[in-house]
Amino acid sequence: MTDAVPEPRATYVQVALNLPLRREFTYALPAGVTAAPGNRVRVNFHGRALGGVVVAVGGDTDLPPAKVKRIEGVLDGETVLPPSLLELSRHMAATYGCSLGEALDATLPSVAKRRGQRRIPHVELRAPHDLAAQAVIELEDKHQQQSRVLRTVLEFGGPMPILDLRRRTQTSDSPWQTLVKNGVLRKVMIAEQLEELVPAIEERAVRHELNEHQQRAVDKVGESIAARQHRTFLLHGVTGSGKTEVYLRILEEVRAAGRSGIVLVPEISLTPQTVGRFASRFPDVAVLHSGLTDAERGRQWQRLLQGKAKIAVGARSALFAPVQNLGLIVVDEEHETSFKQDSTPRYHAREMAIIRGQIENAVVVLGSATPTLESIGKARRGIYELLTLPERAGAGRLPKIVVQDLRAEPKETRRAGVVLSRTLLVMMQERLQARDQVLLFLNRRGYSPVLLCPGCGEAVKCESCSVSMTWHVRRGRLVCHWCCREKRRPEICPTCQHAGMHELGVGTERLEQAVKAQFPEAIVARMDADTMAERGAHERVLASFRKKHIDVLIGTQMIAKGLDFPDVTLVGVVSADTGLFVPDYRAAERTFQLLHQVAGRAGRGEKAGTVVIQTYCPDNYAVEAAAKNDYDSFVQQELVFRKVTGYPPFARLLRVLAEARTEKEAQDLLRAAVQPLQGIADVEVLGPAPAVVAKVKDHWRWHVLVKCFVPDAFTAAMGAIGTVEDLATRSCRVTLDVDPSSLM
DNA sequence: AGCACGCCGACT
DNA sequence: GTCGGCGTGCTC
Repeated sequence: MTDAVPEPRATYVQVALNLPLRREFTYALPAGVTAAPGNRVRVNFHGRALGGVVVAVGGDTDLPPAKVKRIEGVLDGETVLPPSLLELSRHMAATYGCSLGEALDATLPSVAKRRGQRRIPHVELRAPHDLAAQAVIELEDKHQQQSRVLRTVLEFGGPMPILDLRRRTQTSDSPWQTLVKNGVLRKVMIAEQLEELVPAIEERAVRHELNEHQQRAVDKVGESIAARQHRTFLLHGVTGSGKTEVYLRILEEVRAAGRSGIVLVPEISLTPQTVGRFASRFPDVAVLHSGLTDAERGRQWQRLLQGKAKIAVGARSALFAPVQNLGLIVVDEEHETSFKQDSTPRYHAREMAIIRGQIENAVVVLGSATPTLESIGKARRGIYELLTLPERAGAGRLPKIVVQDLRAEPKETRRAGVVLSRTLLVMMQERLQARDQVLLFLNRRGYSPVLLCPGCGEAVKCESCSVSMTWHVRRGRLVCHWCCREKRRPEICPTCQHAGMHELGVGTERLEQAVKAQFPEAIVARMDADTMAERGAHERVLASFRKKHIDVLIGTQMIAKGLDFPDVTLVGVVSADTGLFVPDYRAAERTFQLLHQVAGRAGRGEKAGTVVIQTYCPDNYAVEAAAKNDYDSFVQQELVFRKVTGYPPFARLLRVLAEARTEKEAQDLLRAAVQPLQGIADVEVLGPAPAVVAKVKDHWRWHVLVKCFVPDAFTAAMGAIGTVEDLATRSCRVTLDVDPSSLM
């Protein structure tokens, strides 16, 4: 029992709120209520109820007492943020120029943000299908918007989220509402579909014998773990070299020492199979991913916090798993861009993993077959320790790679637009006859990326964005890949009235058509964002490919990574050049990575594999190095280019993007935003210039690229530019992106 | 980010 | 008269 004490003076706490305001707010703790840093609290802010996080307790305030509001409630102490994660959030806010509240929001699970399962409004067909199809035609001239909406719902073929519908048709709520009123559509609330990630235990990861390189890597990392010292390792292992087995062995050591680990994998790799590999070897794995319900995420968080689970596996945000006694963080495929968040806070999980490792004395292992230039640069400077796995583990051999120079194709096939070279056609024929499987990769969806007028040379562009629209045959529409806006294909040129528009370039749809025409007896399937819209389609196609019900699989990025099919003996890269000329300093790096990944899909089993790379640039160093499987030579050349041009790893980049309804507004605002950067040592400001895609959704975009050549310059630049977002107005937005992953 | 306040143009 | 567009300022 405590003695009664006189009315104590109010205790003040500093609360961080998830708002773009880079300061914390002072609240008073009601008598008898205690709170510690890391506690979640409910507060009233400017008349609104908000959730916040206590970041400091005690101290005084200069504010007039009347202004200071009281904390409305301390949320159950169950989700207290460990101090190390609070510190990590502070680093995030400082590095990426967001508020502490925004950083904390990324760090904490959303337990307190929403209650229960989210229900999403959808519309579905109410009238019979053929009646609705008829209505599309009837509404065409009098009610164009309704016709478009109805057509889109029909094509979607099931309940369609209203948000998607509006975005795709560029309409307001009224067209679908009228259709509901007239009994054509019906509004339904559907609970958010949540993906189950029940680990596939049948995919039990056998404990492979280690080869000498693997063993050396395990030993090296093990030493650092035993020493309880932070250290970052870069594990460079060719595709199929057994990186996962190395992770598993290191995790065994970590667990044996009573410590815990976090494994980060790219978004697309987070499959039951991947999870199963870890879950089958360790009994105490928690899986964290965006598809979990709030309740489930809270439960996983709880298990980790209480030490009931010791290993967290997940995508980007799993980095913030509240594990106790952290010993190891693995970032698998560290070059993957999905580790960079593309909304505020725009953090990179790899960088934050290293910071967390430093804070908690944990070892960080970055793994990749094609490490980024940033990482290899750090390894060369001794900041990371490089470990290499130069050989494929087990049965797989490296495939034979053939570079097919498309310039050598005969004139007549070239005029028709080369899709498949004679070399590739012959090899496909051969493989299909042998009942092997073929993978064709083309990183561009739709039929043709450009619809061009042969009369005036104008391409059909999106009215809201400054990009040309892609022709989609199956949808029968032109689609803008930036804003999803669709429109009918013009019969005659909108500019010069010339008849007969020309389809320029090749996408997966056109490739599929060409393959079917060439091999009418083969079963061909296509995997891209368009064919995979339906839930479960992905797994279905891959399952039937595995069962060999499909002979040729055509696809975009989607099929470039991770697929492991023993009967794929031929991989065709239809165009190695698609990414080569994009205005990004990483164009060559991305091309090399992609070619290397795709090539890795061939010859996974007993049979030898062949890869055909079609290109107009066989002499390009990225293509050449990928063909020779020579990462080192690529890096050698790329580093020279980066050095000369002053790009990473020789500078740290900062991008400031202004978006406004007029070009001048964006320009003026940007100029004001970067003004404070003038005269900072070792900082170079490029621009202002129009962004590569100068207009998106009717907003003009201008940007500036800031190169910081030394760490101090970066700190100074961030300090000077820290408040750019404050310049934003209703019609104008400014965003700051540190280490941008896209310069478009 | 929201939300209130307040200022101007074009409708019943 | 007032409805409603959106610029400005404030939030413990």
